[in-house]
Amino acid sequence: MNGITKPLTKRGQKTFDALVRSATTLFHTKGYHQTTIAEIASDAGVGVGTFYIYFCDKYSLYRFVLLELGHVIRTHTTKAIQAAKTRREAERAGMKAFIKYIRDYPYAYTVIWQALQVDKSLFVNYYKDFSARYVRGLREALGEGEIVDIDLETLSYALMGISNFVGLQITMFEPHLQKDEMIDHLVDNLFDGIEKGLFVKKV
Amino acid sequence: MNGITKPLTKRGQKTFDALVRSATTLFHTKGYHQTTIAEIASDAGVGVGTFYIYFCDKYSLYRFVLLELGHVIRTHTTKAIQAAKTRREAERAGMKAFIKYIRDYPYAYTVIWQALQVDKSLFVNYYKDFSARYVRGLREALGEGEIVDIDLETLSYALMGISNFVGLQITMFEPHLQKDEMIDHLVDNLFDGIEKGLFVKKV
DNA sequence: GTAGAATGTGAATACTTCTTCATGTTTGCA
DNA sequence: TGCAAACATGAAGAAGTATTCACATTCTAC
Repeated sequence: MNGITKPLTKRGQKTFDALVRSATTLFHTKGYHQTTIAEIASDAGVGVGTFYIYFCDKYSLYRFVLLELGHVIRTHTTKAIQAAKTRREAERAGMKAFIKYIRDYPYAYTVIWQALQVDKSLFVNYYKDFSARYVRGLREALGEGEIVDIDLETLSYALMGISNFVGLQITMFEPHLQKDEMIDHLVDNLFDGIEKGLFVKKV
Repeated sequence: MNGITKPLTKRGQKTFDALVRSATTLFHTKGYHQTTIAEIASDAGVGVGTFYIYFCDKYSLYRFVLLELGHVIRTHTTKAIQAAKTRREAERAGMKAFIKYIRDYPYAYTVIWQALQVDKSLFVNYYKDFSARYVRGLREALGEGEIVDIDLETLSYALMGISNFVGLQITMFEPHLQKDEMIDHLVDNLFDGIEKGLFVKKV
């Protein structure tokens, strides 16, 4: 199924994992289309023929990498907001966790946004799924009277947008901001501003 | 220089423009790496050799398309906030203008984010430049006492993130939201929430 | 109108990549 | 231990792409 044949032995699993790991790195450094199957195989230390034992083509492997990455990011951030007592705390904790994750695994952006070039529907599904889960959390908060009453779907995209672009700033544009304490400080500073209403009331 | 030889006659300019237009469309629909030079030339109605009269390779053409697009978007949004009397109004107007622009020219996302695959430094420069200009406007607003005192660089990325992801929602994920009035409504609704502080104060 | 510059052509060459498959090796298990 | 299934190989054929270049056409200035 899916163009993927899962390995049945430990030896096969090791090879499979090596192919996935090599592909992720190469998709990040060289990009999907510039990465050849021969390179992925070579980097993983196997012959090209071995690639075709597990994946029917490069697309299937990319799809696997993307879906797995989405799952890992969701798990990571969900765990990070577990302890939060209010939505206010949860948003801060989630954003900090997300930014720290992509700092540690910088291939996240390139791999995910490459979906736009590989297969637009993959990209659309990735974010629609993220948004849908986000909205569920926001709806609960709304039910508890914790957030103002606005369109939650748009709010979910707005918050994802902040995370992604501030994450871009910290991990890709201004790498000197990558320390844990700096990330915490920038996110807190930003949320302090947002929670004050951002704009100063003028008479 | 830049790998580009500008045409010297009107006839040449027409051919040059046709190549740029065809490339933009093809980069959007098929992606940079899947688009061949033969396709660009054919779509523009010229021979492959003609391509090499103006561009030394596909990269130079992409670079030209990206820089031009950035310029057009900046001009478009700058013009849209001209009439705003407060920063609050300017942010709303700018976001509405940006989203309507990418709705009308949906190749913007795919072309810009492709920079990540084509040449990361192009991507970095694109957004750093956007941010730097944004910060200038925000600094003025801060001087006028119009916004709360937080890190302006991070704020600029946060606001760009909101524009980009809400733009994604409206133009790519939920196309039924593309009407002018709907865009205005969603942006106003979101800003109403942000200006209230987003989170309801709990006792 | 004419010279010379600018523009336009596409077949041919050189290069790269995908995918298959005949054959060999390793693993799991009765 | 033996054997069937799983796993591994990489050369070779098929398919596709970038770039060149000798030659043709069009434009512009005088």
